[in-house]
Parts: sequence; structure tokens; C-alpha cells
Amino acid sequence: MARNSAYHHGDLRAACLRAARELLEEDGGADLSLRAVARRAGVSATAPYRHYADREALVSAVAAEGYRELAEHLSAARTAPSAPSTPDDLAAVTVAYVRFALEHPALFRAMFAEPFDPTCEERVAAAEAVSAYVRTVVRDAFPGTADTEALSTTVWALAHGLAFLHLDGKLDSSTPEAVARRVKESVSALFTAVPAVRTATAAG
Amino acid sequence: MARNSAYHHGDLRAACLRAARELLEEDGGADLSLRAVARRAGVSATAPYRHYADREALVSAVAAEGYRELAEHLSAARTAPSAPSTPDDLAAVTVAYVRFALEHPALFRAMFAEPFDPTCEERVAAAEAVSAYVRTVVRDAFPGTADTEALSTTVWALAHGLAFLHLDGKLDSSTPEAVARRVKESVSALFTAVPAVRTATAAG
DNA sequence: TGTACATCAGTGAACGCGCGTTCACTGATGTAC
DNA sequence: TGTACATCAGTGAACGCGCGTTCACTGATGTAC
Repeated sequence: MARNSAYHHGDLRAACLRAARELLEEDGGADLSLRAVARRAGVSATAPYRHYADREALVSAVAAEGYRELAEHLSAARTAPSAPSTPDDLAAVTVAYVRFALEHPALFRAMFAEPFDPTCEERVAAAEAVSAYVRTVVRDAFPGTADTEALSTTVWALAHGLAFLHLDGKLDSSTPEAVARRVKESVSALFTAVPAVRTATAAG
Repeated sequence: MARNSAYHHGDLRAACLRAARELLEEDGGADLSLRAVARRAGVSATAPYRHYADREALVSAVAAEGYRELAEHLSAARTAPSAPSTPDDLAAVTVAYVRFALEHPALFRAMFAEPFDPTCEERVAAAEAVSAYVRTVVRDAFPGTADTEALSTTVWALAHGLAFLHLDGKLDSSTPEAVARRVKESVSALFTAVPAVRTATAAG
């Protein structure tokens, strides 16, 4: 594990991911380049090709990691992660979603703003895990809802939209408190709407 | 106006915008380059510098045009644009928002997914016009709402999130009808929630 | 335990690319007299 | 109406850049005997 040889890196695959993440955290604007990642990892420009087929593969791996972290971050936002979710949990999870985007803007953009490569199974699975988690929280919080799927989508879209509008400066994100307040306000609009969703779905 | 001289183009500024739009419509993935725009406009690589300070200025101009078109598109979605909006109008406007994103994916991404340059007043104003329009529709549709601002933000974020999740393939967008149904479903959740928003805001 | 050898995981030169931007320039246009 | 001249809006060569990717290579490692 702990190799001191400079030649054989040890775990360049992971090191590339780490380097990529560092670059994303440092420069919110630029998009990832394989060469920059290699440079940051202290390795020749072509070394990453031993571990990633091409640039796209690296980006997808980073995005997948991002989805996994996002899912963890959401899970950590709940006060009692083992108990069934409450409506308050749902609000907390949504706030956490937006906060994650604001704390990792470049990563979040890499996850969502680049055209998606659907052939990367790891990435697809990790992204699916996020929406699945939201679905679980919604189901727990509103066990009587007829169409959990639809409500989950709505919640997710609301969180996602708030995240991007804040990221793009369309909504003021100068203080975390202001952001949290706005997000909670929006989610609370959905809370009381749950029966209406059920009705609409059953009727439509 | 109609100059047949190849040398003096006539209205290269507008031609660049047109060329940029064409490129965006054709290749949803790539990002705009000044050189590609110049090439498409049939002009030397440096000619656009007579009309745009740099690449960023061109992109901002394109984005601004996009916002204006989006606003028009939203406005056209209402059945009776001159009358005050109804809740149905609100749903139609939201559907139109998502449809616009799906019909012009690259433009939409250029408008929102790139880090924003706040010094471009034209762009800021055009973007502001979109949110202002949403606000107007919300105000008309729910005249009794205490915090129109908050509800408008919620509606916009919901539309925006649905747009991006569809764009990224996170939600199925194979048929316009399916998309419209899902969007309406989500918006209907907000309709009945309006009193709750008012209460929450007044209480909080 | 020592040695031969296959395999793994790096290197570094090189390719061709498109990019943004600068610069000195020049052809076309419009205006003052 | 004709001419001189300023200005406008292009050109094209050139700069330096970073990029993705290929290739033949080589040093390090692990394994079979």
C-alpha cells in the first residue's frame, strides 16, 4: 500500500479523482482537462490512460463520486437517519441539496450541466441513487400519497431548480441562512399540497 | 442596407448572433467559439472583434437574446395574453418553459449553465425580464397571495428544475405529451398550496 | 533463495488541433468643402 | 459635381496556448520454477 517508489504510483486511479476534485473546488469556472488532472496528480500527461479510457470516462467517474457524496450529504441532513422521515426531514434534505450545490459549484455543474453519457453505468447508478433517496424520504414523510413518484419528482425538481438559480446568481445566495429560509419556504408550499397532488393524479 | 459588397458585411453584429444560434442548434454539446462563429458568418476570424469585445461578450449577447425569446415564448403560451392570468395560464407557462429548454438545449445551457457574467447589463436585464414575467403571471393568477415574490420563485425554480432534469435525461422526455403531463402534475401541487405559502410566510 | 520472465504502470516525445487575441494592414464608405 | 480625407469594418499572418491522444519505450513488480 505505502509505496515510496515514485514510478509506480500506487493508486493513481483514486489520485486522479482526488486531483480532479481539487481542481473543481479551486476553479469553479474551468472544465476538467485530463492533462491538468495528471499535472495535479504529479504524473505524466498520459499516465491516466492506464486507468481511464478517455477524458469522458474521468469526468463520468468524478460525477459518479459527486452523486454518491450528494446522497450521503442528504442522508446526513436528517435528524434521525434510521427513523422514517418526517416532513421536516424533507425540508432539511432539500436545504441540504441546495447547500451541496453552493458548496461544490463546479462539481455540481460537472454532475448536471454537461451533456450526459448514458453508457457509464457507474454514473447512471449513482445518479439514480440520489433520486431513489429522495423518493424514500417522500414516501416516509407522506405515506398516504397515491403517486409518490410524481411528488418525488416535484420535490427533486424544486430542489434542483433552486440550486441552479442560486448558482447562477439569479437568486441571492449571500448567506446560507437566507438560502435556507427561501428553500424551506418553497418546500412548505408543497407540504400542504400533498392531498391535492393525490387528487389531481387520481382524477387525471 | 442591402450591400452586395463582400467586404463590408452590412450587419455583422447580427450575423454573428445568427451564426452562434445556428451552431448551438446544430451541436447541442460543444460550446461556442468566436472562430467558429466567424467561420459560419463567412468572415475572417478577427472580424467579430469589431462588434464584440471578446468571446464572453458574444456569449452574453447570445444568452440575452435567449432570455428575450424565452420571455416571448412564455407569453405566447397564454391563451389570452392581454387578460389577467389564470392558474391554467400558470401551468401553461411552466410547460412552455420546459418545452423551450428541450427545444433549444444548447441555448438553454448557454443561458444558465455557464458561470454568469454580471457586468453584462443587457444580459442581466433580459434575464430579469423572464423572472418578472413569471412574477406577473403568478400575481394575476393568485391575487390574494401575500408573498408573490416567494411563490414566483418557487414556480420558477420548479420549472427550471424540471427543465434541467429533462435535459439531462434524468426524467423521460421522449414525448412532449409526457413531459407536459408531468409538468402540469407538479405545478398542480403548488396551486392548492398557495394559502399554505401565505400562512408560512406570515408566521415565519 | 535465486533467477528468468511476463505483466503492469509509468514516461516523454510527438501529432495535429482549435482556440483567443494582437497587430499592422487595406478596401470601402461617407462627409466637408 | 469632384475631390481629399477621416473613419469604419474588414483581412490575414502570427503569437502562444492547452488540449486529447498515439506511440514506442522502460522501470518496477510479481510469479513460476
